Amino acid sequence: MTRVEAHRSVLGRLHRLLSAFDHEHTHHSLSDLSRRTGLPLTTTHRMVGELLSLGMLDRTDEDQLCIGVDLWNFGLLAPKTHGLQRVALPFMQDLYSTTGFPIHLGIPDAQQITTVESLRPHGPGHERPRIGQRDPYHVVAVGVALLAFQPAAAQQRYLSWLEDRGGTGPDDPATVRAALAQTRAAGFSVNNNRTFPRVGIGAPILDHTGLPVAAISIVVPEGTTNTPYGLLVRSTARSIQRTALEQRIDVHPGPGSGRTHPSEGD
Amino acid sequence: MTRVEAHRSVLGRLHRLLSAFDHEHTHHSLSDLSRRTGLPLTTTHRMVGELLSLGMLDRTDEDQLCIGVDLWNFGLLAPKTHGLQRVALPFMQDLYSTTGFPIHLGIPDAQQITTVESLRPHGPGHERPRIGQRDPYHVVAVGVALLAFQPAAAQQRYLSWLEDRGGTGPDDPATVRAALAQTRAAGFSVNNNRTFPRVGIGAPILDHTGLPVAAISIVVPEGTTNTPYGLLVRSTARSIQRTALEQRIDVHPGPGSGRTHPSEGD
DNA sequence: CACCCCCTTTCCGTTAAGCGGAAGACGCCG
DNA sequence: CGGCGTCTTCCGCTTAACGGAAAGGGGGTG
Repeated sequence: MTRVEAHRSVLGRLHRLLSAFDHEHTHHSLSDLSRRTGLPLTTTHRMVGELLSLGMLDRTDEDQLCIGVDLWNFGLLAPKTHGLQRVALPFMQDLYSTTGFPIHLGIPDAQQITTVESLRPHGPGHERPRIGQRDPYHVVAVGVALLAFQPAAAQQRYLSWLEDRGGTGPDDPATVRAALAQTRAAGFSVNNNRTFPRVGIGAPILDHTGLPVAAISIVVPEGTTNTPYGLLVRSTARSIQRTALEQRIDVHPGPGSGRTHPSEGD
Repeated sequence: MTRVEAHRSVLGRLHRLLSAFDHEHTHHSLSDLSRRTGLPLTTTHRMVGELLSLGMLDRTDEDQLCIGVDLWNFGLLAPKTHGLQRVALPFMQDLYSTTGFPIHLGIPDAQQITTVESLRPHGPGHERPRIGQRDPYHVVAVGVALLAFQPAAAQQRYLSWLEDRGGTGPDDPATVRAALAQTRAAGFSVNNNRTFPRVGIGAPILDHTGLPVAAISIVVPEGTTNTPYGLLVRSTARSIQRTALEQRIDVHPGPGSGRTHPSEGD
């Protein structure tokens, strides 16, 4: 209707269907979905029916559709996230247990950082970032750490993009450029939280070519002495990096981890 | 070719494509995929191309296909797993930090338990269970805890299924039945690991109708006094349950968590 | 109770979207 | 160089997907 939208293929339609779900809207009714996607009701109905029978969607109590466990299962296999997450999580836990401060893991995605894992205390003021959330590089410590160790060309591209947006204050390209330089010098990034009196401190995780594939950060209260935490984060990032390299994460399937025994029990 | 397989629809084919990936095979070449799925090479080629452009698949260094970050993102929204995981994780971390023993979270799925989250030390002997892994109920402490608090009919159905399999020893229906009774009496399950000298101790998480929707477990060395840990796990499960109910997880979207601020920064 | 509104589900004729065989292009190894 | 295993492109055929129209629910309201 609206406009002759891009993808007219079934898979394109599927993508639109799935994109109708987000963290704020995890459940939809059928006609709801139809409206949000712009797909004809009949089409939505047919596709949803099929997806339900495949287990890719689920329906709750009454007529509320949501993403199914099957999709979750497929998503788990994304090497970019899960492979890394599997390696990084134990180290992040160590860091979290010893310091008690929130720990985040993020990966790059075009001009944004996607938060892949996040350990934090429960309670108000600690809701963000949500796993799966995307933020522009320069807004989060993880992003600055990643960007700072990318090739100059990539950095320039990002700064130009920022320039075009005409950001001011913390969004000003000059400010960001300075932060990048300082990050390279120190080996870790320091980033003020914009709504809470906290500071994010991040360090990159590099692949075998020396390019950053991810970064971790710790969030400490404003006024804390940064350097010790910077070193801590940097050292942890290195441990993760070494372990990932040893297991050849995100490269060829590799022999890492080997066979799984059918039933072991706990 | 082979046989006139079930799903001839595009979505059915998609499902087959995605199902070709698992924890042991996270990467495939194109013709590899074609062979595994039984789909004609041309068809595979076309679909893969489309999925790549949608970001649902990714290609690594050279011609290796794998699940893309997009699918991971969609999968995150599965309320059954992520909603629960979000609530449970902080409590699991507390438990892990204080005890240092592995903590698992699982949800039911027909006759199996799917491990949704798992905190554990790194190092050999702690590789399992993998997130996303499925095990029969009675094999893991999480499963026994779940089964024990399900309606008698469901339990009977499972025991009959076990009977048909003709299991012996720990797989004997009578043994399992006894374990269920004991679990109900104690409020937590105790399950011997089959390959390591360890014991899993689990407790269920109930929904508003009193039915179990998930369970957590802690894995302690054999010879540890079980009861204190049983109480600990049970109490943590209750905390998770209460928090989940307060936030109306897995029911209507609900007002819980409210709006997210566009940029907050860390 | 009868009405209406909104949602879900079914039906069915039309059409173009998806299909897949065949052949071309590339790279690799013997 | 020729054979083999990839990935990619082409194109005519057909079937599977499409979506308008209309029929089944509920569950509120006047």
